[in-house]
Amino acid sequence: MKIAIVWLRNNLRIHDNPIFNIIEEIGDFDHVIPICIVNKEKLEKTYTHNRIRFLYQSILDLKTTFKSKYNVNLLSFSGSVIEIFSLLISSLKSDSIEIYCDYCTRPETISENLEIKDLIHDMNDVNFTIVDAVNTILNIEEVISSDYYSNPKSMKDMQHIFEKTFGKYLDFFNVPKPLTPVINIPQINMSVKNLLDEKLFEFLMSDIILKGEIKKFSTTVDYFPGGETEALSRLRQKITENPDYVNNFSKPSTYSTNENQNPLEPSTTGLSPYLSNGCLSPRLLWQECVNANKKGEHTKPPVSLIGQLMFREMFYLLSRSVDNWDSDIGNSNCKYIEWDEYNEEKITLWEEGKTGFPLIDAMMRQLEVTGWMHHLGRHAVSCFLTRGQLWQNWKYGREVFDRKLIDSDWAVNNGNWLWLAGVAPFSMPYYRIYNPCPSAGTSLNVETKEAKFIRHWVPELRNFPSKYIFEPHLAPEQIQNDSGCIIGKDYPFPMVDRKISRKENLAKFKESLNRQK
DNA sequence: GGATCCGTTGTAGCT
DNA sequence: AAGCTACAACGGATC
Repeated sequence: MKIAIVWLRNNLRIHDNPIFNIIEEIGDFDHVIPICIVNKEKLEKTYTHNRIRFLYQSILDLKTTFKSKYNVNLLSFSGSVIEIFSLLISSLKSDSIEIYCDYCTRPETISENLEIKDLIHDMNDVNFTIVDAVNTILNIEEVISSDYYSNPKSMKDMQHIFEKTFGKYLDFFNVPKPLTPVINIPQINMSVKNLLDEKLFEFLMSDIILKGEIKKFSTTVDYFPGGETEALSRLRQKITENPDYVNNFSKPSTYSTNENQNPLEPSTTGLSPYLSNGCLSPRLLWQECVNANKKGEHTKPPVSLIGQLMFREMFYLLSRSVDNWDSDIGNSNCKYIEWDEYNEEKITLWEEGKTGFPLIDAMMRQLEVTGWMHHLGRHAVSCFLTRGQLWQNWKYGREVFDRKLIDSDWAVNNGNWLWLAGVAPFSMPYYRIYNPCPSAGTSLNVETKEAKFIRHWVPELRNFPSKYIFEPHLAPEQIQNDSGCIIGKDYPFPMVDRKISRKENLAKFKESLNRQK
């Protein structure tokens, strides 16, 4: 009997999943077993409830879809990857096993790949194939080893790479279309119990409690529910049915709230967690954007949605071609800056949203409760933590984001922190510092109109007049009294003098740069 | 080879 | 409301 194991790692979906098309093309498998592996203990130690909740919801949704669409059982395991594969291979009653999984640039997954290769090294009847371009549009390995590749630093560089890969840029690149879904996934009519031995079957029990597990990690605010079903429905609502929205999309003028200033729905697509967990194919999203673009005038990279997808590809390329991508040491994309020593008090105030800067605090509290934050909010809080106000190393902020964000993505998260801290060779002049207390008319002005976003996430300031909402400590005593919020008692004073720290940090950044010359 | 331009999204104050 | 200017001024690419 010939068996294929499809290990779904960062591709928790059925649509446009090339692995199943490869299997269909080969055509002689008797039985295909899709599996997910989580390390529950490690997961719960490393990540916050929202990330875990999103992942579990996505796995459960996929399980349901496999069953209803293909009558196939998705098996989910808890344990280390090597432990699960050892058990699976030794337990399966099969003459030939082909293991497939999706390519990923994250070092952890690369070492997992090596462990598996090592494990099956002496087994003649087991093969392991890593399929590239499952969760990216570009084939990362192919592009970075091509002769035209050098580390991209701008959208222009990315346009060049896309042009070399897909042909000339006219209005949009000729990127591959999403694949047609497979008709059938072969499974022999036998229970898992017959296929695998008793010992392994015990492992599957985690499957059964999965549903209960989700409840444990869900809060009253499930900002984005996990899963492919939700991803496709959001794609349809936000993109496919809204060509005008796509064609007018311009990243710098998007906000944390939608047009009704609903604090729980951004004006952006909200598709990021579905991309990062592989619930949504980037090729499908690209295609839907191009379809809208074909209908008329439209924004272009870097500000367009296509541009956003291209930045994602850029970070994936860099995460593979730049050594120590996630480190401030030995990373050619990270300038050396003499940050202060780790300051627990400062970082805790920042993380918990108690800085005394309402905009920063609102963003950080939204992150804590929902596991998501608008991209420009990420700009504001990361600038605040690093070169703007607190002068802390970007990697501490990166860690907080990684732990909490439901759309956390190793390549993208590190790329954005490098960018925003001003240490990467991207266009980010260090003297462009975000004001944590923006007045109307600046890039973050939106959170400002009526300031509903801030009032929602910093309820202490619910009744504060808009005039003082960004710097409530400047409000006269009478106003603080009337608003039922005394600064220093009900809401903190600002943890730093923003003007002084801005000026000092600007000088320190320049000094660090000069010292390297 | 020095000047100039430009880079995904700055801010404040003025008209 | 939108556009201008000053602020302070990086660094690589291009002219």
